[in-house]
Amino acid sequence: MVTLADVAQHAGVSASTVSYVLSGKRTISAVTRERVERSIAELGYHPNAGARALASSRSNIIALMMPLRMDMYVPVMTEIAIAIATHARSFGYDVLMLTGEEGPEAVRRVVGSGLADAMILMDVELEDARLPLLRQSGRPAVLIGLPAETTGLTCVDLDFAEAGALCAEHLAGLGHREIAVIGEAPAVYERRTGFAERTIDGLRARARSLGLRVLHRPSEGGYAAMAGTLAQIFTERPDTTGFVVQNETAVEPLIGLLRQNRRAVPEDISVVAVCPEQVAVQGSVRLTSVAVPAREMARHAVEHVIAKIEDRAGDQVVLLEPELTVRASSGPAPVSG
Amino acid sequence: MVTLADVAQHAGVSASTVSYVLSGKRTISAVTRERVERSIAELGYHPNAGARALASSRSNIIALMMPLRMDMYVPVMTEIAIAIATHARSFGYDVLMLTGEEGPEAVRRVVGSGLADAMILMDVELEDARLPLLRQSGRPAVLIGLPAETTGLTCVDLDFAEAGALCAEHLAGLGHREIAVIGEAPAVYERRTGFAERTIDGLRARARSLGLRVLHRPSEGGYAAMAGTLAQIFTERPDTTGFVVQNETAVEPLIGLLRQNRRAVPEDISVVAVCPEQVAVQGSVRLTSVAVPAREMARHAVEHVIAKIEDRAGDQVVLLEPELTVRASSGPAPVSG
DNA sequence: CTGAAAGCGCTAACAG
DNA sequence: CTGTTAGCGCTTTCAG
Repeated sequence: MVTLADVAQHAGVSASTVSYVLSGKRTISAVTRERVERSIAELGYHPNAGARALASSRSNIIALMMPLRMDMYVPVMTEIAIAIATHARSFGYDVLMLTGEEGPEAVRRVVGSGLADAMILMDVELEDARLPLLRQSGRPAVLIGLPAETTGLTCVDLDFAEAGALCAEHLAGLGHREIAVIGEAPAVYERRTGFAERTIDGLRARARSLGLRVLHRPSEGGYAAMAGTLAQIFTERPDTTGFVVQNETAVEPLIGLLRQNRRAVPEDISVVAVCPEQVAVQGSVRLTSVAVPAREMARHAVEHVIAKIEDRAGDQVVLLEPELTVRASSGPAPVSG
Repeated sequence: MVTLADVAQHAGVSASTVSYVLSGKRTISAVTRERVERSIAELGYHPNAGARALASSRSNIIALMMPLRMDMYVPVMTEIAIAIATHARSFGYDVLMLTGEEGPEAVRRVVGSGLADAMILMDVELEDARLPLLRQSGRPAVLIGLPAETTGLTCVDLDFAEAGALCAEHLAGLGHREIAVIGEAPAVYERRTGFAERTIDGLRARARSLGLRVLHRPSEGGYAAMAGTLAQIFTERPDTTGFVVQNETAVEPLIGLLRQNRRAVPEDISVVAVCPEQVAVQGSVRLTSVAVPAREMARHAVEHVIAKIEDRAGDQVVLLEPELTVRASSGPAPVSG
């Protein structure tokens, strides 16, 4: 293994000089710098991560805590995770992947050991068990999601209330008057991750001011469950002409079942989805949708957490502005009668 | 920050004793051990990762290199990654997530810096650019996938040839004589990840000995592309009664299109998929399938890589036995005529 | 603009 | 069964 001392010797300078060439924390003459850099290249030197961490008490690692239940939202979560890792690298940070498995204890372990300089938590619940430990640790952290109490925390999330509102607005603008919302599985509401509630709350508020009638039905995904939900909706509200879906696994079944029921999309029924771009685009119909901006969430999370590590930022709540993209699944409400 | 020295002092023992209590590398009297453990708990001590890595030249971190193109196979890859992280933790290892973005250079960086004790590479291509660096580094590594040249490497993968063979066998056993294979997108074959070729090779070989006629068509996923592929297949081979699909994004479109074409599954047409369990189970028809055993691959990868770190194992190629699960998409070939 | 030297917190001989 | 001690490779004062 080639060490900093080896490089120093090879270059005919002191160890500290090499260190400073690497960190750029003090001015080095061009000649010296070049000599050192040549030696580094020739010897194939790589600074030892452990030694560096010990001496500087900085690991240059960000811990990323994945959701507890990896059964849902896999694509978005994956996209966010990858984007976080990629973006973090561009700032010189690596990302350590923690699974939900280990539970809140992971926070203590990672933070206590100095393994990571900071944490990013995904899939935050309203009363998340990890938060007390986090606050108490005083370590830099960013949450993706919005817990009940955000004081002392930095959070990044989509403004789901506004996302819901946009859906209502779009359908209202097309002349729809009766709309049905197909929500996440009941389990999601029970877990209290918050985003599902925020969506329907925002949607309802805007719907009210626009004079829309709204029926909300949480639903499991898959064809069988959706068939039931759909039948129920049309029995209860036969004049429903607009659907809003917020459930990745319900999207394609919904479209398929409408087709089976001889309801043309978008001629008879308009559908708006709140889902990842990919899901909206790859199905049998290109869906009008509000996307979950995974990359942008990742970007904000990384940049804020690094700002915190470097003591350049305090706590704040960042709600990303949703955007509705019109595609082939929504159109003017059919002329009633 | 509370250090090992603090614990030692608090417990009235030497630093090394505390260290040995932690590592279990020498016998400690029950009294001493207890006193030390109490002190650790009372002070809330956590060993410093950097110091540990420096002194022991072991980081207890495994680097996991994700695929270059995260556009495909997202669910399987994610499942494998999560399973690797979870399983690694149970052996006291953390997992560092490297994206494909950084390229082969990441191998050099991680290995050179001692950041990780070993690497696991996902989505290995036949002539993978990371392999030369890996071999030359001499660091413990496990590949998920099978490159062209495996000497000096440990590889874990599904036996895709046998998976293909099982599909042929299953359809032949049901009396099918003409089968069509819908493969991955042409790009996948061009990338030379190998698994797609191995599947079709294995399938063809078995088909030959069973007297099956096979038509192989790589295809993009999605409805539009599949509609074209399907039309072509039925034009070329109108008597096709069995389908094998190896393309996550083509599965649901295939089923939907067959239904649209008034071909009943499984009465007229049988479909066998090579895909993740989840995809096989959650669509509109429960598919007979050969699953990609993500968990098991993760388990093998982790256990082998740790065995290598601890110098308890050499190189080897592990091909997991595929299993075909019969579900609702396959049945006896229709009586011809 | 550069060196010398003192640790960072832990592990692992070596010594008893 | 336990203690003493010499580093691991780097960063960062302090000194010039």
